[in-house]
Amino acid sequence: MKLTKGVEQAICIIVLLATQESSAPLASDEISRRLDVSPSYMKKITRKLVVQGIAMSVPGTNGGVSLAKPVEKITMLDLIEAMEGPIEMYPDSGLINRAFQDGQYAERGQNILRKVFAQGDNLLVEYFSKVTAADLLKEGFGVENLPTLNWNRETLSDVLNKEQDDKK
Amino acid sequence: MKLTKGVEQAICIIVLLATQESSAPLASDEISRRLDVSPSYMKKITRKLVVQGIAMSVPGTNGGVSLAKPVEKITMLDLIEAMEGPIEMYPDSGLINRAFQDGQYAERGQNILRKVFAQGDNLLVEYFSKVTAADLLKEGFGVENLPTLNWNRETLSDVLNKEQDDKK
DNA sequence: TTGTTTGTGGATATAATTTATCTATAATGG
DNA sequence: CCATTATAGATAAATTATATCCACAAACAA
Repeated sequence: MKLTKGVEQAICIIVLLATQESSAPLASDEISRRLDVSPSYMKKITRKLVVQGIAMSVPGTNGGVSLAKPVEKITMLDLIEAMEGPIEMYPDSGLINRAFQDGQYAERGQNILRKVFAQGDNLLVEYFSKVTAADLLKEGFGVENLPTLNWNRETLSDVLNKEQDDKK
Repeated sequence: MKLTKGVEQAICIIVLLATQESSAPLASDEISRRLDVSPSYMKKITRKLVVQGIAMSVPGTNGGVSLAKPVEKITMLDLIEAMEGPIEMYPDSGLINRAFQDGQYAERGQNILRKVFAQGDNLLVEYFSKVTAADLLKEGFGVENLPTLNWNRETLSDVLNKEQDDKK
């Protein structure tokens, strides 16, 4: 019942892309350095986000990955499904039919279980579809408008500290 | 996000024990034949149910496994936790702290995510703690009082067909 | 056009977890 | 004391998740 590490990685990527200067796509190789995985693996991951419609990518010089829609419209459900496919808890291996070879009652039990677990799935789908990346980022940074920077050059601390200095 | 096959196996075991003649514990070797796994493996599984307090076991001749409490008090949550431990979706690998080495914001983000996923956990815990084995069995057999039999000798169909014959 | 940068897709390796088995031992009852 | 059954530790097999490499395609710049 654990989500895969891929979901955690996807979340990190979204944070990077959401705070990336809007004009500049972020190269996946840069992300791979930050999350400490190989460039080729990071491309696999970002690809999943692209396929899901969360991110978009452009090849070529100064290309890279950027968000395909505003953070308000990116939900935790999107991220989970991008990495793992649809939420389906029931491990439907057909065991019940094999164990109770009596067709009628076995089939019936199978359906009851499918229904029970599908309801569990729905609880998660409804919940996670209401948690947006915007919610998390806003709560995390404690500000309405996200700081942006170019992750190729700067660190987040630089930007945030600079903002504090400006206020003084 | 799938439950393990073990949960499915546990469900089958509960069905067997719930319909087992109350006087007679069911030998795990008998269960293993039905679910088509080795006797030693089945003992591992039934042991988990015993540890969780769902089942009880007695060694020796005519020993075996039986339910430790009425089916009304056995919940799907009990079964899931018996097989998989507590429901915890968040794959907390510490990636966020590593990726955003800036302590303050990383720690904060980590906590936000823990909270978000813990709420998801709670939805499942609440839901599955309300689904009892009694509910499922009742719906599955369509009767209030479960048929009981000795699984060492009979099959479920035998008993159910016999009941229908009796009515005629 | 040619070379560089970046994403795509297939094959494959590594690691972690789940599933499963075997063996030795302990407990109970006949 | 013997047969039956559960318990517990070691280990094997299968599956899935994580990760890497490599050949290639798309964009762009010189």
